[in-house]
Amino acid sequence: MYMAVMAAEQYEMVVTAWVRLARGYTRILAMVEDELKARNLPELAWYDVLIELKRAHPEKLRPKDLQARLLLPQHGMSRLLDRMDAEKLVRREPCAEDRRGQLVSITTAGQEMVRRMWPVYRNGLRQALGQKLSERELDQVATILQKVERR
Amino acid sequence: MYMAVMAAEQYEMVVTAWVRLARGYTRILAMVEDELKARNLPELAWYDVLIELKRAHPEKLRPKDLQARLLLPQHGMSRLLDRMDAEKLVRREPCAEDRRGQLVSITTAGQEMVRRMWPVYRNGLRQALGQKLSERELDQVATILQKVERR
DNA sequence: TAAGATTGAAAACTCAATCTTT
DNA sequence: AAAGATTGAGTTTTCAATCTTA
Repeated sequence: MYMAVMAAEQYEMVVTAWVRLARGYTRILAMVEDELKARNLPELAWYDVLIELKRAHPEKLRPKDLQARLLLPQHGMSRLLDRMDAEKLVRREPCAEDRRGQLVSITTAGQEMVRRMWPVYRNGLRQALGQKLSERELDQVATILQKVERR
Repeated sequence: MYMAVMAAEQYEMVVTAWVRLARGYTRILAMVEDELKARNLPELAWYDVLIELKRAHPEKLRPKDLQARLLLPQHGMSRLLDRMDAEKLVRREPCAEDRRGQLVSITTAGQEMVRRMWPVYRNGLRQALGQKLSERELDQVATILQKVERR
């Protein structure tokens, strides 16, 4: 328990480290979003939804499962799916077991969209991270962040 | 140059590490935002603006300087300052040297707001990071992310 | 009563256009 | 023509309220 013995003046260090992390994250994702926009591709949230549905396929997912994975509120997911449905990238259908719910699946057009978005995402990561961090350093970040992930 | 020799199948590792980082970041900031909202305090972007102005005080800052530090577009900063001005946390005045521009400064109410927001921010970081990472690990993250920061 | 999901109205964000000064 | 900043119009997000089924 690090913080239990952490002196007050060390908080500044934590803040600094975390803000730096935040800035790095923001900049890289912004770069990817810009690239996507320049190619008339949708935003990253769409990719996140599509990749979850693609991994689940041929299983279907409930909106509440997607919410939990993407950390979106119910109404946010509802409206995101509205837009993606309008573009025919996902399909919604009633759920037989729980008639309050729905089942969402990826369409053929959705799978094609994943294939078009992935190279942009990959290149963003490559440019932002790949040339600056060694394999060992990436490994360290992964390990450390995994600890934060486990609440 | 790590990526130059990085095999195609290793991209997945990079993505995984980065997405994990993104999720950690998102969750922690969301936690802080929720706490702020629960106490009827404004969002973190306001804190970022106020802390920059407070550090600069008694110097004043131009909106373009704030934009650069907060990675906001011109119109975003313009409207953010509109709202903060309406709450009397900042003050805008014409700039004598460059009459296209403005000078922004923090008010007494703004300084008081920083004092009220800081404990919430600090506690969020403490809970999210402090109990999970050792001092050495935090140091590692800081060092590694610094490399990403340098473009 | 609670859970899953949607909706209307208001707030915030985005884009391109605009205005003023350099 | 370019830089600093604001604005109108359209889109997305947010909050609370609502609807349906469990």
